[in-house]
Amino acid sequence: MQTWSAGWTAGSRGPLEGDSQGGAADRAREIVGRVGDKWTVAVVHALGNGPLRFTEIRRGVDGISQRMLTTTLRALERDGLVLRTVYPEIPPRVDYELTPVGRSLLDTLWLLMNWAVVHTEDIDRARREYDAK
Amino acid sequence: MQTWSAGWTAGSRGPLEGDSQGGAADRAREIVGRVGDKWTVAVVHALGNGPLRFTEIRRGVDGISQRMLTTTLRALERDGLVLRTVYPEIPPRVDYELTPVGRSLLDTLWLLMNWAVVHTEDIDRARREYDAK
DNA sequence: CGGTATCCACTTCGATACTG
DNA sequence: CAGTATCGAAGTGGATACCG
Repeated sequence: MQTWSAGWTAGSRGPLEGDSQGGAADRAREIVGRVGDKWTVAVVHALGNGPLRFTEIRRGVDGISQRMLTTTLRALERDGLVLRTVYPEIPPRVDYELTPVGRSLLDTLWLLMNWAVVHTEDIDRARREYDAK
Repeated sequence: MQTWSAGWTAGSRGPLEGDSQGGAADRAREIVGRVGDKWTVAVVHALGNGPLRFTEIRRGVDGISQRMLTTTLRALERDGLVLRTVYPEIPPRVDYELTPVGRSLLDTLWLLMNWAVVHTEDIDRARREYDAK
């Protein structure tokens, strides 16, 4: 045994320069975390073809519960990414559609989805190899 | 009161065609959810400038706990996005670096980060307006 | 239809302590 | 330094019931 009380005061040049000091990158990461969440991605993607009603989204996004759909849509509405329109009819009708900013997000998300599709095999293989230990 | 027992068998053309049937889109969404998570984005981003040691990443990614850094790195390693290299020295030294696939992810994530930076103001304003009710 | 409200199982994550 | 182990607080999300 030994305690390595000496030897690690040296080294460690500072990488990441210009990152941790400015709050901008942190904010960006927060937003990415918000918007990169599973249900958000699915819902934004579902709205890509035009306005949809609540139930239509629910049918399109497989496995989402009513509560999570409501929560996700509220968050998107709050961030100005989705526009909610209520038609005071009987029966009630509510349409959801992407705002221009929401559509710009979809463009970017689509790139990420595409990355995922392209690399699905790589990832699956890597997982199998890793798990084989 | 009234129950609207009639009136909603009609309507609802099926949008989302080609989505919910193929499991590919679901898989892609799963991966996006995995990889779009807050800490993952931050760590991958931190590794963008080259290999880093555990502690260096921790310093660079503000607010991450030791446990979450370990967990995040293991998941990235398992998915083949990060390469972990152990140098059997005293004191111990472990380097983490992006694999080629990991770097391709970073390229895409960078676009998303950039989107977030560009639209931070829009989102903040939308939130303020929404909350003012 | 399009929600809201409630309960609760399960997961996530930070703090803390300990190891090679 | 680079972790692992454990615990408890907090958050997440599904199931269910009910309303305009």
